[in-house]
Amino acid sequence: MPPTLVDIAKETHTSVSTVSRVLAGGIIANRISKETRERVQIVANRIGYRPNLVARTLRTRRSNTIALLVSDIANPFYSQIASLVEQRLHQHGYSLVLCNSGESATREVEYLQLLNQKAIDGLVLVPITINRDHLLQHIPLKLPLVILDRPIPGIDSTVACDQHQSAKLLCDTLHKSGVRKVAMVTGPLHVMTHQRRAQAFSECFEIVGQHEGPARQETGREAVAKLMPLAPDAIICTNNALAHGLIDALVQIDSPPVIGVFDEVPMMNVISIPIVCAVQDVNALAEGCVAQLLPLLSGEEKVSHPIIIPGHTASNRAFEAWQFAKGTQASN
Amino acid sequence: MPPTLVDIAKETHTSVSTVSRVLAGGIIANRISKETRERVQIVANRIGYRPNLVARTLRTRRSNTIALLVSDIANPFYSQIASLVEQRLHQHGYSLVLCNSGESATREVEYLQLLNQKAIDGLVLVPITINRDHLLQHIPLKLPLVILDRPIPGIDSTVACDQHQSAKLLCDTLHKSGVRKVAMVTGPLHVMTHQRRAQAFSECFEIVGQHEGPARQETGREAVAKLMPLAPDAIICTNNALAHGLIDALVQIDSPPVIGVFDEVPMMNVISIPIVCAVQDVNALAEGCVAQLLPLLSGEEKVSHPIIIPGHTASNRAFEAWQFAKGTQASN
DNA sequence: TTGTACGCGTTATCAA
DNA sequence: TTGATAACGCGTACAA
Repeated sequence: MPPTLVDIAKETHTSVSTVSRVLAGGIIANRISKETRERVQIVANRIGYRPNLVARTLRTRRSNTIALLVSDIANPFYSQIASLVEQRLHQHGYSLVLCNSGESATREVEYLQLLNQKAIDGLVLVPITINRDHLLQHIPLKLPLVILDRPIPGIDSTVACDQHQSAKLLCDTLHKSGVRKVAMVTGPLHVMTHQRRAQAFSECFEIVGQHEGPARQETGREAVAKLMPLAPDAIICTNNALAHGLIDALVQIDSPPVIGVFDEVPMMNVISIPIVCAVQDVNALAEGCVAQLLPLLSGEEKVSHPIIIPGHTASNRAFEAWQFAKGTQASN
Repeated sequence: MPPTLVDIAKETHTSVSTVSRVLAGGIIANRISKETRERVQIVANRIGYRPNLVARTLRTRRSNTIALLVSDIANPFYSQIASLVEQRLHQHGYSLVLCNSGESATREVEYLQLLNQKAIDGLVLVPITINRDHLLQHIPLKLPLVILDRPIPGIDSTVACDQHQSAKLLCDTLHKSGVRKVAMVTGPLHVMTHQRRAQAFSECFEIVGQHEGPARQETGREAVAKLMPLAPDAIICTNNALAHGLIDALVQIDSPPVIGVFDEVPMMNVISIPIVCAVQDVNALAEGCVAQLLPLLSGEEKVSHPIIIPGHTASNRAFEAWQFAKGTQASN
């Protein structure tokens, strides 16, 4: 059994409260005589005392733990954010419990309820629900909450990318390069980000074909058979996993279309297919999360405004080559 | 304030012990008269009672929480495992706390100590330490522990890939293709996996050049300037992040060498550089973890044997094309 | 400056 | 079949 306050109290011939106060440190510890303070400290160090955080949590209702509830931690977009958020929170003495909803509303609710029961101090949430009231129904009203990536009307503590701006930027780049006939691969359209992105695409282009499915690589692969016969100039994907599958399957095709995609495509410069990405600044998103969260945890009631991070585009060498080829072709 | 056992006891004119027994369910609940049992159940449901898991943990010393302590959660290799492990554990009623050591021994120890204090039930660990005793010094001896990816002598509950076999396989493939002059990019050699892989490589090839650094993309990028002047037939990397950076930078080079790499390279089929991977079965690793962990959590003292998962190689189209070109060249 | 005593919500022991 | 009561380890109001 690990040592407790009682053990130290006995050893130092003091009471648990004295020991507790000494180990609390700071202003409260200074109210204890220097002599006993040192005596307690020494014994505590000697026997290697570590406070039982469960007991402390039960008493104080603070667990120094934050939950991160995302839709898919295997997605590099979220795992990068998880990594960054974890690092920053750790610096501030918080632990991180990882929750995967997998786009399932049931599991989302399961996890939200667990948060109460575990006295979790705060939540960074990539919501499935788009309904504020339904969400608040399952969590304590005062719970420090940061919505990530998928804004919910009526919740201000939000960090997300500017979907519309990014999508427009992406379309602009494509349009300027002469792209007209566009097909689209989307994740589930009941998910906000996919819906927004798809909509923005539709406003810019006449969509000649569309494929919807779970935001996984498989869906992207399926899309090839369905969309390529339409001979589109470009195929646009609403996230990286879809693009991953799509690109992977396109190797079979002779002259592949241009790929437009949300999120980064790793090593795209060495990929032979023309790609344009709408890049989201993962670092800014993660920093935004903790920037929103920490004040809430400190109990500052300050009304926070949504942090909306603009995206930018990036294209690969194959895209530039393709553009150049187009240009020379046109001038012929 | 959420409702407690006391609330239900008052409402049903029973005692907390009775309520506790009813809600415990199973064999223990059957010892309560069917009448009061139902009365309690109904009230509990009506007021939406949820047990306070912190109090329960303080009393029972079980938190139904597992810690996953990895070196870099942003690495797809680990985030995939994290995702799979989380899903399986969730099915069994466990939560997952995510810990990132970032290859820092200090943080590793910090986290290990935290585990005691939080009454964590079990640990899946990608260790920095290679010393069993040093490790066991910081965690309770009876803690269910599964070592992942980096075996430690003397610890049997281990899940890892067969580094040596995989490395040999990789080298074989390269050697058969005519590769002789090999350069190497490695992660920190004090990390077991990198060391093992590097050593296996050295046994198969005469290494003409070597670059060591943190297992990040940057290191791979740096390596290009240093190793390319040696004109190697192939450059081998000890993990995916290194290869990522390396490949990314190699686009600048005219006729790039073959890349040999541990871990999968996403979309390698559409990459124009010849690549051979030693692929590790992430799914098997994750399943292995829970398969080792669950019995330990149930208190079964059964001595478990290490699970060593064989790797296999995969190469991309560019590699096959390169092989073919070599062949025709030779026959000329 | 220090100690006593209570409560956080639950499970477990003992008695009835 | 039930209930009163004691822990679990900590923080804190109140007293001294």
